[in-house]
Amino acid sequence: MAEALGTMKRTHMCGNLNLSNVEEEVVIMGWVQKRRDLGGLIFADLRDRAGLVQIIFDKDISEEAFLKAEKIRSEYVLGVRGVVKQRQSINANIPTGEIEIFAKELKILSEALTPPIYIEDNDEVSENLRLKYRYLDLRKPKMQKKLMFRHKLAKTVRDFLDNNGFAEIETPVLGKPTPEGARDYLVPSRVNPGKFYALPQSPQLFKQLLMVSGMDRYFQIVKCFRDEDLRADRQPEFTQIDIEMSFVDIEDVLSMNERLLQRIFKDMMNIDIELPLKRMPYTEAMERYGSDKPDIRFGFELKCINDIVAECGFKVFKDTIANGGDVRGININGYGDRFSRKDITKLEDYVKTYGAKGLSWIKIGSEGIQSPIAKFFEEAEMQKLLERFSAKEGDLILFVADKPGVVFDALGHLRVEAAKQLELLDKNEYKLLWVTEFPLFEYDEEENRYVAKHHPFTSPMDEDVEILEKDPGKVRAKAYDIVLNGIELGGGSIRIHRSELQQKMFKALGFSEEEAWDKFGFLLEAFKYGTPPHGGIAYGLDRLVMLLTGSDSIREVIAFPKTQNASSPMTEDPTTVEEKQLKELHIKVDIE
RNA sequence: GGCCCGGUAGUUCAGUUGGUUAGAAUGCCAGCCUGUCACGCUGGAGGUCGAGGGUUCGAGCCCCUUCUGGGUCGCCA
Repeated sequence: MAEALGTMKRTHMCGNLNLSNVEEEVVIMGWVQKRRDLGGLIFADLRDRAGLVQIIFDKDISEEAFLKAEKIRSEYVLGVRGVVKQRQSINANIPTGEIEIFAKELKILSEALTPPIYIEDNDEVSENLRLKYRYLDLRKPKMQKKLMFRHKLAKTVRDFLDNNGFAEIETPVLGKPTPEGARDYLVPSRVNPGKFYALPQSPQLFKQLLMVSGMDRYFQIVKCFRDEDLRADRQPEFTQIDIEMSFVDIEDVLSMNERLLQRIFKDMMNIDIELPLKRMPYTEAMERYGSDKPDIRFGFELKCINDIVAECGFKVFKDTIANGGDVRGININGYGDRFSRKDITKLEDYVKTYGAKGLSWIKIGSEGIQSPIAKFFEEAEMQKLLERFSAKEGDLILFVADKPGVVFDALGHLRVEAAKQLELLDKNEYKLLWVTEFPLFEYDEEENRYVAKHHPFTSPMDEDVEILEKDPGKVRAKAYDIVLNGIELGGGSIRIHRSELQQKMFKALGFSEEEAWDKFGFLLEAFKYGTPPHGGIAYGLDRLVMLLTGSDSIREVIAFPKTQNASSPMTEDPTTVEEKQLKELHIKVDIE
């Protein structure tokens, strides 16, 4: 039977005890990690958030405690009063290994069923079980460390922003459905039958309204929601560090934010980041890395060879270029002998997942060129190709020919895949990069019109405003992403604060005045009453914590994450609801 | 919505060409044990082989359907 706490008061955390506490009488509380019953002597490891400590139960010290100790099992919750003693035999594997507690009094505060998962860091239990018993999973030291890390990171961010004049302000969770972008989670309103709120995909519009309000510098560590398919780094509810500033242009936002990043890396990782961070325009990122979030920890950069192969004898290349496509390649320089023909076939399958039709290659071995396509090239062409890639013995050049988007996508992912296979990616190396000058629009083939790449309030670059109507595809935005090791940590932009420009923007997007007003009326109305130039950024907190803790998935750094079908094995949400509740909301469920 | 991989004691896994009573480790239970720390020794219990259907004399294994977990493409302004 579990006992009451009574007058027992905890004096120390288990994991904090050390030689300086020797001969002190202490009271500790925690969970039983392990009991070792030697018959006349019982050892138990007691665990709390701070760590483990060994307790020893000896009949000669307290027979009562000893008899109770015979009953304890894994994960029982104990209160122990005892004396700290230096150990006879030191356990070098745990921080408290030089001491132990001789128990004078034992209270079994709670009994426990045998846990369905091991409460150990190096467990290999299925993730589904871990999520079903998440409260047990979170007892693992590594999980507790991650949650503590997350807490400290959030605190670091709050402290930094507070010191720089930012105020944390809450924005509504129940809001207006957004017409563009990700799918919304909808919430029915009982008092407004047939009407719905949406959970925010981000507090974007509200933070802009706060700038109109004159709050000057805002931030919020805030939950956001998107009803899209999940991934290792995507959850339906996730946390953003949302920031907005008034009277700023690009440079002001970037420099403030890189100081924030510098602080985070210093405080959390003890890593000194040199400022300013590297910056790269979007087009350069695409040309060199085939990605708007390049991993710059390694090379294998893309090179275009359209000029060399436009008239070559290899029909695939020639025709692709004739039809407006590109031929580009990457040189896996120095690692050619690490890829067999079979490995290259696997790489070909890999690029096919990104829409590429095939993968051509040239290997430079000790006996010269080895390549299924070499026969189609004249010697001069081959020479130029090798020069373009600075090819030397031991290299492997991989080519993709296709529509430009497909080529970038396929090669951009391929260079990362190759680096992964070659184990060139060092988790402890952190390469931050600003990608800037994103295109303002992107052409939507399905809707047959331009859509905002970022959002419709993103400002064009000053020098591109004049081509907004003539050549929207060429307009660059005052938009920027912060990229860490090939992962987008955050992104933002300078917003449009002049209504004439905003009108032009809507026109370019194909919105009529009425449509724009219907969708964003409250914001447009607000902008009429005095709007400061403003801009900001939003970071994915979960991704940042994932990267800095070396976790493989965002789920590892969220206390209670969802599984791939957006459900929880523990609470079993989402669920159906009672008919009565639906009726109240005037909702009929229509499932085939 | 598509593709790929997985689901067998509480847990992690093995299971040959379709063939006897489905195994191992660990955990759990009981007994013994005063310096263990992956304690040790002895013994024991523990299985709807994810579910349903089919093929077969016979299915953990083959086929179909379905549920479920993971990865990924689409999607994610």
